[in-house]
Amino acid sequence: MERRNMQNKHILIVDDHSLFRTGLKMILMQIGKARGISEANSIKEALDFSESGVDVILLDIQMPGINGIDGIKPVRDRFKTSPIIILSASNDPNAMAEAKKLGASGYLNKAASADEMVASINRVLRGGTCFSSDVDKANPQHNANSLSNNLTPRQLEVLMYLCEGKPNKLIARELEMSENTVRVHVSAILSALGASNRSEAMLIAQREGITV
Amino acid sequence: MERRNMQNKHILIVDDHSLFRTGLKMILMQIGKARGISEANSIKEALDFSESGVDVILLDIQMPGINGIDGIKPVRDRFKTSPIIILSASNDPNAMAEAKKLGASGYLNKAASADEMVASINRVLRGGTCFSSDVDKANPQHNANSLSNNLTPRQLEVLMYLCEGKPNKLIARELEMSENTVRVHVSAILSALGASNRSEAMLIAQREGITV
DNA sequence: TAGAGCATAGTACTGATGGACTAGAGCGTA
DNA sequence: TACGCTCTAGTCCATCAGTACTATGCTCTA
Repeated sequence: MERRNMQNKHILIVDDHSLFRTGLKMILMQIGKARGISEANSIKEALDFSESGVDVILLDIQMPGINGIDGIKPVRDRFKTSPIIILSASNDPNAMAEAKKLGASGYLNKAASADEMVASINRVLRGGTCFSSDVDKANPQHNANSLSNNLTPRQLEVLMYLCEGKPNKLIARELEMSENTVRVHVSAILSALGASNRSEAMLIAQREGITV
Repeated sequence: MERRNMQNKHILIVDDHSLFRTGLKMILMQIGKARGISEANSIKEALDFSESGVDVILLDIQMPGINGIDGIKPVRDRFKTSPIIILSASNDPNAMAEAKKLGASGYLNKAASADEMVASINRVLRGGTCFSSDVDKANPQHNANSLSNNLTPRQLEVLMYLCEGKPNKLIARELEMSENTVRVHVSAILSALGASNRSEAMLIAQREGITV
């Protein structure tokens, strides 16, 4: 287990659950031997920290008031040089890809072990990244034959909007296609997910971590 | 801070997130001075432990494959004498009441602090309970003027089923009322939550922690 | 007792949703 | 090139969802 990298580093944990923050802090201090930990219970609070004092950021993307992945951008803008590792309860490959695109250095599932967490931070601190394949290794039971594999790219896009509670008409407008086409996609989504209506599809997507 | 009670006790943590389990374990061992910790990543795995070795159970009710609160029953049946404390990411008073009814000794929000966690376990080990008012104290920003206060008991019941993705017809059957009455309740729910359709209502209910 | 609030349930209507088709355009591959 | 897949878009139809009323019975309170 590589631990040297974290030893002189200061880590910022952004998560709305105090218990999780405290637990993670203890893991990072004791197993990872981090120099120091700062805690923020929201994106807003995270932005109050000075860039210079933070070496790496652990960012939960399931927090109230933030549309999942959207929380990355402001943090990325504020801490231009510090690598960001996304913490998520899901293994959605789309969210992962999105996180990567937005400049995150890693995407770690909360079901990962403490050792994996420490290893990932160290890898990122060495300038590496920690995505997909690593996450797959961490969670072989997920993702294997994920339902999201059954969905085409366009269907996933429609599913995103559907999961925001939007009606077909709005989805059509936002994706610039006819309402009919949206219907075709929604139908395909329902049958792919085994849902009998869009609300059930939302639930399944949430449960399977297809969308955040 | 009362800590004596936990010191000779063995605690079973049931949560699907390894990171959270490990963090909580460290909190309970170091701050709470617990004698020992067992971990289970599912209800199923929890049932493998022997009743005699477990003094208190911390049970996450947001785990895949289990319909929230329903996970309590099998654990309750298996560990007849050990108190159960529910861990939840939401402060839904209904879920809390339901948990109490199903025999849980406490309901703690994950946003609670480590000290509150330890104090709650000790209180429960002394034969007490830890519900609502304690949780409110732990999370004053929630619950204060919660949207769920705008909903009547019957509306909350309908909302529960609605949040499971069920159509009006099924809700009517399950709650033994006419489909028309369901519609009346759903309409009231939508306007109370400021939602424009049931999918949006689901999202708002989830976000506000009205249902689990 | 009168009124407020809730739960129930009905009618009537509009719009949204979902299924079952057909069909053409574009793209990559055997 | 031919096939398969995806995306697009259309029609038709049945059902579902949501709104706007009216109305009755119940309970609690002023």
